[in-house]
Amino acid sequence: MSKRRPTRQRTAILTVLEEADSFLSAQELYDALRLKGLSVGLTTVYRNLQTLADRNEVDVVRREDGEWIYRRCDADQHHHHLVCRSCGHAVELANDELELWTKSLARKHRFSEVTHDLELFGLCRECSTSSANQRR
Amino acid sequence: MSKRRPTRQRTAILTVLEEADSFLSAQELYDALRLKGLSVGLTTVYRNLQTLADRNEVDVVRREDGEWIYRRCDADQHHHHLVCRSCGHAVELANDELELWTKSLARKHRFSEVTHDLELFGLCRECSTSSANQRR
DNA sequence: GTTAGTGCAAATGATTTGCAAACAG
DNA sequence: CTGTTTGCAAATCATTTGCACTAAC
Repeated sequence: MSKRRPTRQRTAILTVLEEADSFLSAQELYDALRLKGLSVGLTTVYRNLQTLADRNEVDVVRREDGEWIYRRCDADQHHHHLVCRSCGHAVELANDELELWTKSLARKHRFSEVTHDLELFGLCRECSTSSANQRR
Repeated sequence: MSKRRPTRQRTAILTVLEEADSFLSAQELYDALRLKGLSVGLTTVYRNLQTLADRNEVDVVRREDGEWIYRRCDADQHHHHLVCRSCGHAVELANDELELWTKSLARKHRFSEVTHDLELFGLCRECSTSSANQRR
């Protein structure tokens, strides 16, 4: 594994990720950086997010429209999210039952290497009240 | 709602979908059609799949690599799948508990319009035995 | 100096759209 | 005829890659 060099760009990306408690897509992170006057190349944003994801330093989820969204994360356990499809705000969920259910199905149907992806999307209280704060 | 006209292309698409008991992407369906000598424009394949999906005549799932895959379906109830990531073979799953769990979480976290997507991917017995039959 | 990191421009690849020609009722 | 459907070519759009350049160590 190679060493990581703290560059201006990397620091900026981490800062914005720390501050945002919601999920952000690469493009949204890119925009957020420019707004802060911390412009970083889009390519760099993508590459850093990828690295962070590989190291499990961010949670990665695919939004309903297909875009990947990322969020700072420390928990190293497997877990799921309830994500606001408007503002990206998210709640972490644990569900052991689901894990067990998955395993028993895999056995029953003789499938191996079964992985599961479960993400819940909805509108958080804020967003269902105001129609402002729309992501797009 | 407009009427549907039975065209050569539409019939061919439905035929292949009926015969395949596995999930297929638009591109795979397109290839399958050519192999059968029933060439249909790729655009047409996409448009028909979209229409079928709108009418709930096919199940639509997003594969791990991001491609949408489709399969003929009659059940109109909400359900999930255990899909082989190699050959597309799938098993339908029902899980009322999951539905209930979703609802209770929505209430608890005050989210509205919560939808959930759960798809399990693995390797079916056939595919985990032989390394042939790989989708890609 | 080496090696990791950056960023522009160009490539990718699935999906969508414009539009004129072909077809079903 | 009249509204659908088709299919090519071109457009989209998030993401990736080639490559020359810059910055850590």
